[in-house]
Amino acid sequence: MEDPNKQPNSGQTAGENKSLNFIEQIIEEDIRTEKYGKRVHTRFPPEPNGYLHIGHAKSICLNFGLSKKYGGKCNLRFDDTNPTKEDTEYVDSIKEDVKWLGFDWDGEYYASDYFETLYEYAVKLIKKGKAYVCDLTQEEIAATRGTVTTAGTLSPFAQRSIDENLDLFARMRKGEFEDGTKVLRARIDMASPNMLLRDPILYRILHAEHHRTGNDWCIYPMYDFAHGQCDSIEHITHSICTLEFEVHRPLYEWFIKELEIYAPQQIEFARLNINYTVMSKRKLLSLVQENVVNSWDDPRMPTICGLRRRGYTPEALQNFAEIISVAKRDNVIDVSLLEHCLREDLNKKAQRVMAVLNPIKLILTNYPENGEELLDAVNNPEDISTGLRKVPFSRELFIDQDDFMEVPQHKFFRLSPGNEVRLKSAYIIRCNDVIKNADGSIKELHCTYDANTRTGLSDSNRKVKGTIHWVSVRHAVEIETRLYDKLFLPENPEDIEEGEDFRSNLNPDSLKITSSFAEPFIKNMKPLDKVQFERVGYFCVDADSTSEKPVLNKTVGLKGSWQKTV
RNA sequence: UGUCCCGUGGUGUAACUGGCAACACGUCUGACUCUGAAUCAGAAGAGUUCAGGUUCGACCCCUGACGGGACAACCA
Repeated sequence: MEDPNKQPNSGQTAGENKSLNFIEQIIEEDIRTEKYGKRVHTRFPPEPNGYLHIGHAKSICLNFGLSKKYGGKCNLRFDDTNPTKEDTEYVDSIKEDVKWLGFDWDGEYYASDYFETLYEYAVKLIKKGKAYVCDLTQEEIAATRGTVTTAGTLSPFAQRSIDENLDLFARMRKGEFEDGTKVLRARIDMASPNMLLRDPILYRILHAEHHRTGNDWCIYPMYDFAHGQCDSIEHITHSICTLEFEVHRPLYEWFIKELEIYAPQQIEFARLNINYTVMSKRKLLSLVQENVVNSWDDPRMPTICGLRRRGYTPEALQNFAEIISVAKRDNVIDVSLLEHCLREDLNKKAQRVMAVLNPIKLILTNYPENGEELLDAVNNPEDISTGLRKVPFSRELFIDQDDFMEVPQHKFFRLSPGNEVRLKSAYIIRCNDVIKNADGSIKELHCTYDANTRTGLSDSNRKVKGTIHWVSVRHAVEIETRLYDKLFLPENPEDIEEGEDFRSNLNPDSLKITSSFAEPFIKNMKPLDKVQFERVGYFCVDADSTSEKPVLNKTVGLKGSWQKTV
């Protein structure tokens, strides 16, 4: 019997037995107490100075997911307060990536939309005697800030009168001063144990063209003076951000309090880390700039565009975000979990195709010289509604080198001399002879097929140990296969010897471009289409693909306990 | 040696807010299979960083250690 006094479902979502993550718990508590009425309004606030990566995907899924779950809203806001680093190229790519991931934002905003308001906020602080114009140089400001264990010293300019500050700040805006000669600072506490509270800079002079406001401004707010207020202006309820902004929270709250404006609740979570890769924008940028990879959307990159080109699906990424959940402790997720989510999705969706990556020729000596037939093959056994396709079969075939062993090792149940194996969707064959080249390497395999064992025929359910894939030589389509491996060798790319950096951990074999043979069906595929090369792995048609020469990116291999060389 | 945050199987996340730890990935068995995939069945693996305290009882509360992380850009 249940204790009637026990709170039902506390810590549990109604209807599900999945427990709530710590953010959901806070939100549900806020809804219960009507802290913001019953509103939930989140936002995803990227700076348009680079491409989004899978860490951002976690944040996107979190913010948009929360608003969806609680029937709220989620804005897309670009924190574009530094015109020297930002560009519309990035806002476009960010919007594309968010949409592709499967989300629609309620409002599209820019911190630059609020420049005038932010300026007024600054004036308000000056009028309250809480901000002043400081003429110290960058070096002097750094030197007087103190250290983490010792207090800083007050700027000599902190004593300026309100009127003088008002005048100077207005003239900063007018463009009367050179870059770097003056800044507006908040007057807080030079002795605060929180360095960010030691009279932080609010505005700096930057005679730079902004991607949206052009040359309207020559002073720009610092991120810290913009971010929290933007959330306030948009009436965000829960400002979700990563852990490093935890120390900034007191500053944001100070601004909100002094400005007497709406107060959102900031909640920090641990950013995503995945082993064998790097996630910092700076490092990813260096990989692109130094041509370690070919572009931001190189399929080896953990960028959203890179993953897309690699063959990832939005569903796989969303599910991944769901499974890793969110917490405050530092974490390193095993790539195998990401790949699991990918395979799980692709297994249900991918068109099956046969392709041979390391060909070895096989001749069916008892098959008619010019004989040829079209066999039925299942498009996707996980989804029979996708039906069948025709695969051409003939006397000469390619099979994969891995599927043949002249001297089979224990438990090898593919092809070997004297043994039978099934050709997927075709016949059972037996290997009779191994023909060799002068150097001893295998030239071709001579086999015989059993005509009654064709898929669907009387003897077709005869049991044989193995089934292998194949491609008819005469009908084979030559394709380019780009085989990707992890970008870094050690689990932690930052794990380096003295004097080296993460680049020394790069995997020299992260990309292998090879030529392979596929069944003709591959010609029907368009860029971004996904296929599973049976028994090999999932592949995705690359944008470089042409009808003469299809190009396939290896997305991820199939799981397998036996050793594959692909 | 400052302030703040964090510490649960190999990895990640839970544990109804005090009743001796669950789920997922991974790993290993076995079944099935015209993909050594998928699917199905099962196993191993932590006694919750450590030491005290409160309590009948602590992963959960308190204290202290230890360990990890964040913070001193006119970056975000």
